[in-house]
Amino acid sequence: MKPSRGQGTATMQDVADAANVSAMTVSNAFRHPHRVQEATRLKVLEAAFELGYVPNLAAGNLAAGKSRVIGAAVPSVRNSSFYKYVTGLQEGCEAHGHKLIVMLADTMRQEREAVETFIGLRAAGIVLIGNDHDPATVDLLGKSSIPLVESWLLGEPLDMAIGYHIDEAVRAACRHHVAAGRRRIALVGNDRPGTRRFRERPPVFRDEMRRAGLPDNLIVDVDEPHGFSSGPQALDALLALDGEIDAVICPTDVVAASMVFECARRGIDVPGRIAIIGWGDYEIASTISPSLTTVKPHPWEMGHGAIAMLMENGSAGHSQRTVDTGFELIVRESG
Amino acid sequence: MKPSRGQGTATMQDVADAANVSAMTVSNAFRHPHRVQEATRLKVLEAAFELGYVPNLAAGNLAAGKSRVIGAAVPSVRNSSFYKYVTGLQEGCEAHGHKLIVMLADTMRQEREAVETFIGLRAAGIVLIGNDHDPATVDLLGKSSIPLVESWLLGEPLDMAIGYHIDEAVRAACRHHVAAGRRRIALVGNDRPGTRRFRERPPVFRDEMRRAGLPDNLIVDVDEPHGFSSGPQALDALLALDGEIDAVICPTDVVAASMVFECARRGIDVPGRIAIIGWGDYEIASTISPSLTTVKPHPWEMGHGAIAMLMENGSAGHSQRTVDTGFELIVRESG
DNA sequence: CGCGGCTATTTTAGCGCTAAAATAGCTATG
DNA sequence: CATAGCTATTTTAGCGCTAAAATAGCCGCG
Repeated sequence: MKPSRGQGTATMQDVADAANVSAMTVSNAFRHPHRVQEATRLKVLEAAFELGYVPNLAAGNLAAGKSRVIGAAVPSVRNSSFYKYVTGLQEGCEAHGHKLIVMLADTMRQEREAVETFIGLRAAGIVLIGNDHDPATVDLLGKSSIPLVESWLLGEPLDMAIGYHIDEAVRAACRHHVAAGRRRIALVGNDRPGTRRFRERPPVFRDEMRRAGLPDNLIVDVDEPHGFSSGPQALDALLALDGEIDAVICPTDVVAASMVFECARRGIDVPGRIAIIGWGDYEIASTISPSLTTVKPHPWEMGHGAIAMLMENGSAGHSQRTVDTGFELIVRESG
Repeated sequence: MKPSRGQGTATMQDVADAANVSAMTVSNAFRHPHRVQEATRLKVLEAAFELGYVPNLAAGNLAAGKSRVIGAAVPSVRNSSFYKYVTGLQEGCEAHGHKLIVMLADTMRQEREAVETFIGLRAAGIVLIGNDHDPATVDLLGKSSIPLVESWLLGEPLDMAIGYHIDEAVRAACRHHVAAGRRRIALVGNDRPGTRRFRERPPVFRDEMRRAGLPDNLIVDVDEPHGFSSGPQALDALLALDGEIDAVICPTDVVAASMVFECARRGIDVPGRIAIIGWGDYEIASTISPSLTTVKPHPWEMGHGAIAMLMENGSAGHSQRTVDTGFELIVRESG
């Protein structure tokens, strides 16, 4: 921190001199311990520690033409589902001796910049969310040879993909409401650009409603699928659309939970008058009263699996190009 | 992605050849546009685009001896407060033409590895949470000359710090309860190793209670300050300790909110019988009923300010070493 | 005791870029 | 029209590391 006029950090050659070996032996002591004798290795490690030596990854990556870094570009990590996903990525990386670096990408421009940075760092792998990217991003990715996993959404992957079929989950939620005798079922959506995983839902919902012979037009949008103000907002819009609505499918548990709160405030019985299904199985889902029926994806498995796919990509030829981690409909009190 | 047998990505020399200039001109066209003529710059950019050229950051960082990357090691980003903080970091970086890379550091080992990676990448700056680090981390940081900002907590910074005084906030919360006539005030804590920002609170709480002539022993711990199961757990422990408790200060709004839910379930009137203060002003605080009285730090300002401090560090000599972003006690319905 | 077959270590030769120095090409000026 | 004083571009010389090739040192065996 402070020295600032330090003549620069210790280099590998400094360590080599201190330990009376060549630079290459220092390199080997770190990267390929089995190549050096135990005694030599210890001597090197001691000298390195003494000098506060930290390998210059830029130099190493340049010389080796590769790195042990996996880059992930993720949008707003603000719910426990994403947290588990990132944890899965992190643990996957640790298990393979790699480092995970995360860059925030709420917009397509940010995603493109993140991808540029990962390619620039010659990352060993790249993980993105969804399959809706800036054409420039796709172009960059196509020209690089870094393995890529797109996650959460299955579709037509650029390279590999891991996630679940949202349309199946939407159908499962619809059928659950129908089976419970609900007739006026509504969907709360969100169609900000770039949020493909929400935009897939309405068409599937409409199709499923038509098949059941029920109204397919009970759809409203909220601005912010992760904000607690969206539940009340959606409820207002829904009741304005049709006062007799008796079931709702929300885009996230946050929307569902805040809708449950709002119902309690207005004296609307849940699930008596309105049944509510959330999405994500966030922690709040099982804690509030009534607890939330929700669609549970498997975020940790997605994260962990994404890294496994990246790691296997090079090695064996028989690696999976697409992995379905499935989902569960967790039935609780709200619907 | 797939080629994988591509003879490698385009290099700066390839672009130079395609544009009929020297490699250095390509470099300048990217890094110092004003040094090359507009016509040349366009020619270079076109060639670069054509070839899908992405600068090798490893090579650039090595040659320049520095990078435009800021590294931040953050624990579990799972609440809206941290989200705003990281957004502040991100926007600060963008404003200064730098990239933010985030590494997850829930444990001290992970923090040390993150710091090693940042130093290894020759980051332009490092941001950490709190001031409680592994000695090895402190050692590494001390031997490097990368500017460092520790955030959230003010104390004795290794280099620079930005945050607020938690002890002042604890006193403000205590006094608020006392002023409202509460006599049996409790504190919910958490003492996992590495969570310094929770462990500072009990001593201050005790001191403040003694000054007010009130019991200073009403303290319980929860395992998980960010989980919705902690509120019920803390309430149980608290009532077992003293059935007459009439006020609580929680470590986070998540604990406070789940305690409010649990009180509703048990028919305990909030704030009638028990007043509850949360911490963080997460989104849920203003949405539930009764809404939460809470301590609000300024996470976005912390993040943004942290980057500003890093950027000013080198330039002017008169940079601030410590910045207090303060806090607010937001009074709502719960206490 | 000389030589193949080891293993541990060193030497060699860059990786792709950029700071700094050198050069080329131009204009204004006496 | 030679020269100082520009600006735009190129040349030179590494940054700190690692893959691959070369070497040194040692063993056992005929």
